[in-house]
Amino acid sequence: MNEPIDTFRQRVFQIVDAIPRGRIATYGDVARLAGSPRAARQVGGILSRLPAGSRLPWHRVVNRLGGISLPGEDFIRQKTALEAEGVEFGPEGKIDLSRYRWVW
DNA sequence: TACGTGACTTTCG
DNA sequence: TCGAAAGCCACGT
Repeated sequence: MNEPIDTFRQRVFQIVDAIPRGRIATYGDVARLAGSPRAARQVGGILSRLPAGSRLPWHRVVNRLGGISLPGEDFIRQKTALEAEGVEFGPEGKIDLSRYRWVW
């Protein structure tokens, strides 16, 4: 009955959900783990369409510079959530990837 | 049903 | 070293 739908989106959900607390991953990492190294843009698009209450740690996904691509309030929200997990931001609002990156 | 858009990354010139 | 374009998949109109 519950056939595991191996769509790209389902894999993204599983991967993001597997990111440990206090760690981060880049869009490219998630895309690559999902099976499409070039689909980083879609990862962002999928996360932007996340249903409210999905309980997915989307805030642990950042761009390859360790920065947040979100504008305005969502930027604050993501940054606050990460800081609450012990992730420190640099002077330019970027995360030290070599320190917090979940996968290499 | 088809086309356009989008939280990005990588490669080529 | 810098700039531009392609690739990827799902969703909205």
